[in-house]
Amino acid sequence: MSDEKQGSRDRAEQAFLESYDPTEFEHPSLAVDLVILTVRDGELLVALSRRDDHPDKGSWALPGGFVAMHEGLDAAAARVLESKAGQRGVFLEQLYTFGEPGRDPRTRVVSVSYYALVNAARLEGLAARGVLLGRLRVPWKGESGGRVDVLDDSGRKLPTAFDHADIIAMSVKRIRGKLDYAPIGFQLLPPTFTLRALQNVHEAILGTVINKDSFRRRMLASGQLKATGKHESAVGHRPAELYRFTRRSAV
Amino acid sequence: MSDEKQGSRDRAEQAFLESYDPTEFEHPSLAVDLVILTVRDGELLVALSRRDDHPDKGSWALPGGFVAMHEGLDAAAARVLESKAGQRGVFLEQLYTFGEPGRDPRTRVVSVSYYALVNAARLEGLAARGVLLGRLRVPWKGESGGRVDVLDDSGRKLPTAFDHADIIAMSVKRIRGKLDYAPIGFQLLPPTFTLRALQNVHEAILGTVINKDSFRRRMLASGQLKATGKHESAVGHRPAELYRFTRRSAV
DNA sequence: TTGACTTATATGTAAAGTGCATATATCGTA
DNA sequence: TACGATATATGCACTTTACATATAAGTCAA
Repeated sequence: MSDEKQGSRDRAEQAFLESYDPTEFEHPSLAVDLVILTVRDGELLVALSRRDDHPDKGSWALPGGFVAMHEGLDAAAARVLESKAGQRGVFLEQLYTFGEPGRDPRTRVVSVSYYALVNAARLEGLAARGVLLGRLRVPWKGESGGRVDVLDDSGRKLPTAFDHADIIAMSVKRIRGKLDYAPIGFQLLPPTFTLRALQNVHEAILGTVINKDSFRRRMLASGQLKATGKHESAVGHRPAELYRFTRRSAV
Repeated sequence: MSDEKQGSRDRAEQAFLESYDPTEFEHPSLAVDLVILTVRDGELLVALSRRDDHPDKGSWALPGGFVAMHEGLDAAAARVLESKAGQRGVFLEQLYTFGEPGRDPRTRVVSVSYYALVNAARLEGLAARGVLLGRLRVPWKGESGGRVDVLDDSGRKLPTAFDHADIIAMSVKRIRGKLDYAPIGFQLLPPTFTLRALQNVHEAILGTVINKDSFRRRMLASGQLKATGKHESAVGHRPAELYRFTRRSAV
């Protein structure tokens, strides 16, 4: 197609759209979808629900819900987080908005995705709600991006609904990028934790092995950790000191 | 309010929302807003249009438009970018979605914001379209975030419409964060450029002075620059070599 | 024509950060 | 009580970065 033709079609479309009264016509539906992430045994896990209805019946979907007419986006995400996963007051941040026509075959749905970071201990009772924690397999390094697979406990690949695999992949890309400069590793740990546990979280997120010494030095120098003076116990080796996250940044 | 009461109200609300049929009720309107950024004379500039109608009549607003029912979000952003600023094929990326109720006093509008990076030379004719390039004053360092002001040529503060100042502020925060690892500085320059020009772009974005030598070394070592062998001319001093951006990343 | 001026480019050095190796400490357990 | 395991501390080579200095190459004006 020539630029000429393309341009004239665009202009006609533009004329229509500029005169378009948004209150007059049908709008896309607006939803929120949540990527609830946690780390357990050195693995990154994501909360998924099995779809009972068509389309994608039997596939695994992110917890989500529609945004009410007078409800803010953050509020909708927090509501879904509590109703579907029983979590309140945890780290929850907007990720990206997915809105390609056809991503939901029923109707046009634009989904504002959020990601939440939750300590694994808080997600114990999730199975009772019909929510599974899928194990993430991320076949790419760093923040290059790409597909991710979700595995069940036996290592079988789980089918994911709609474009939810893309949403999960983007959440991994995002937290990998943020890990260096934002205090997000702490969100996945209990209030006090050892440096080794923090390193395990970082390694699970980055999918790499981190040099232990430089990780320790870097964390202690960041000013984000406060030693509690207490130590872990009953671990079969020298117990490590427990640290607490402190919001105070480096001076 | 006690957690008890809060919980029961939430449950009632949840029951409603879970049975809510999205095709049955009114939806929020869906729009895209564009933060078109450029750098000129060491200053970060943003494209704004004066509002001719209420609300916020006389204030300066980001170029934007509504998303059509069968139009993708990226496509809507590209359409607005071409129709309002005459730009095609430039860097354009989704930024964040703003959807607080009340951000537009007329009706509920959820806006998916995008930011574009354009070489200043391409925005020459913008004034003829009624678009002004406002000078950004960013009073915070790094990626801490905060308010930004938009100034006219005389340094007077321009009033901005709706929550558009927040959208602009977030775009600054975003490109500051991306500048270190993503090749976005090149988007703001002509095809060939000197290292000094590239440094000026980085300094305008970051709002700081960068050490010249380490900047040069870092850029040349990044593998993203290819020397052209040509030099600038008529500059009143030793002419610098012109470089070209190459997509090849470091091995 | 020449020398002052300005910025580009190259080189050296000290400080800080990182990866790696080694030594010692402290628990549980056989 | 010895051993295995991991925590913690220290030293060192290597890399990166900031800063300083020296030289190169153009314009401009006397």
